[in-house]
Amino acid sequence: MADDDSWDPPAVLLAVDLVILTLRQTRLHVLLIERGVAPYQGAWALPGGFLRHENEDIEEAARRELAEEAGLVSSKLHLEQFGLFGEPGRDPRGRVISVAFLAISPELPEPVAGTDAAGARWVPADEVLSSALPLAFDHQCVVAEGVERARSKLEHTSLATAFCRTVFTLAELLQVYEAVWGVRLDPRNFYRKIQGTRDFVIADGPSRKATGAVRPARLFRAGPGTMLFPPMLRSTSQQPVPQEHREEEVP
Amino acid sequence: MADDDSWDPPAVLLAVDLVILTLRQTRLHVLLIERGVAPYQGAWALPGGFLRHENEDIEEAARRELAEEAGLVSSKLHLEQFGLFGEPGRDPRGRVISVAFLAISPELPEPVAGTDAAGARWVPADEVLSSALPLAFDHQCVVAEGVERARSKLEHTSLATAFCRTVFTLAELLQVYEAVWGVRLDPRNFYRKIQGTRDFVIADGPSRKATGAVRPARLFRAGPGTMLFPPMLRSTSQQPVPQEHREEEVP
DNA sequence: CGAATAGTGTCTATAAGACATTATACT
DNA sequence: AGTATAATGTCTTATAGACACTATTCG
Repeated sequence: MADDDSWDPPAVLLAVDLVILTLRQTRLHVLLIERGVAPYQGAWALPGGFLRHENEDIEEAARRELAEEAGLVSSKLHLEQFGLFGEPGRDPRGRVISVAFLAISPELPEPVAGTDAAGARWVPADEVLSSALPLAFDHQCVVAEGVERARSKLEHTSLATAFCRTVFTLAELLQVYEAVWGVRLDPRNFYRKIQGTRDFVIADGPSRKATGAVRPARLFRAGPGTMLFPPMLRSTSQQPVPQEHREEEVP
Repeated sequence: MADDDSWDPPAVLLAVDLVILTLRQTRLHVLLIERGVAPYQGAWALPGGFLRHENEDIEEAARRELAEEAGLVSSKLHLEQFGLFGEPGRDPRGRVISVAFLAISPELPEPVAGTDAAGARWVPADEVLSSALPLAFDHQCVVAEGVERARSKLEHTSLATAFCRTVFTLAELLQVYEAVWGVRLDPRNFYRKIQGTRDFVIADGPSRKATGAVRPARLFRAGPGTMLFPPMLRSTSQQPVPQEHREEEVP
């Protein structure tokens, strides 16, 4: 903390940026807004915004923006601060310090563009990471750090269940890992690992969901445990996921 | 980022706080400053301060404060942003957002109190974590999060070498883990683990340092690797370090 | 019964935990 | 020689990786 009261420290503007991740068609997507106003008018950017008033709590501001810009009620949503972006030149409007939040969610409906936004849509995360879709400000970096944080947390926390609905199958949980990490995992070893980890998932009724001529999968819900030990490993011998084009979602 | 230009966002004050960790007498210490001015005059707090001018880079500000308040030239120092503390009521001077930095360093000399500081000293980290020494603002939380970050990074990065001087023995490296984690590790398994991890340490000449009637230890320096795989484990069966009172340092 | 996905079991390789022994330098 | 620390080796156990098989549902 500052020791000096006789001098006037410079003021800055405080903003929040939200990296909202979800799975759609087994691919990792991030929510983007098409900016309707300058600066970067017309460019795609993360949802977010300035602090509303001087006494607003930062996480509160993040949840407010989440509701305003993406129409998401964030009560049950995993929301976590993961970084700070405050380079002097990053925003032409002045010295803006941006707190980055990570939100993880099960599959969500198409977003609707809020005020000042020309559009809003889910974009596959790799389109952003590969620079195929350039973003406003330093938001590509923000997305990259957010995704990396999510990847890392998958290793030693039960975050993966936050991508799933309340009840889910182990195959769905497996898809979370494959989509976020971009690798193929052996389902058999995966099942063993999950069920051998105390409090990761708990069985929820015997079965349900017979969608065709297949055996229905057992259902689970998130268990009380939050830390995984030993952690899930992603650094050894998994196959990278083949870059076949998956079919676009039906409109 | 904000979408609204027609309205005036509130301004905040930006500060940096530094959690500077080092090892002294095989115990983890954190650098604290005795505040010489209000608020919290007379209380112990982390070194830190406000941004100097509107265009100062945040990490630059952290390095500047590190030099000003602790007399540390930070060129070669591991310095990492790890958190943000911005609750509305945390600073009586107004809405202050504080960026927390973690600095890791080999054993350092006694600090000298800078301007506006009544004192400066190394304090054992557990004295802070156990609330035996209350700190100003929310600095106890900041220390706790910083220490936890360091503990965590020890697991899967080669951060431990940042606590050591340029050349070090494996026994010294072991002490880093024991001090930061607060556990006892088996030296034999530790040696095996370290030497089996590619690029963690590299041998530096055969030997040296015969400090008595003992076999001198081989010397190493930090290797080029930064990530540890598999990670060092701290969650299984190590003994907690006995809470014997170690002798105070000679004055 | 065939198709398709769900779930279990087995073998092997790797790495961690526990512990005994040898090595080196000094007095 | 005695002492104190350095370093290596061995055995056991836990867990990951690879892979084959059985189970369940529905048409």
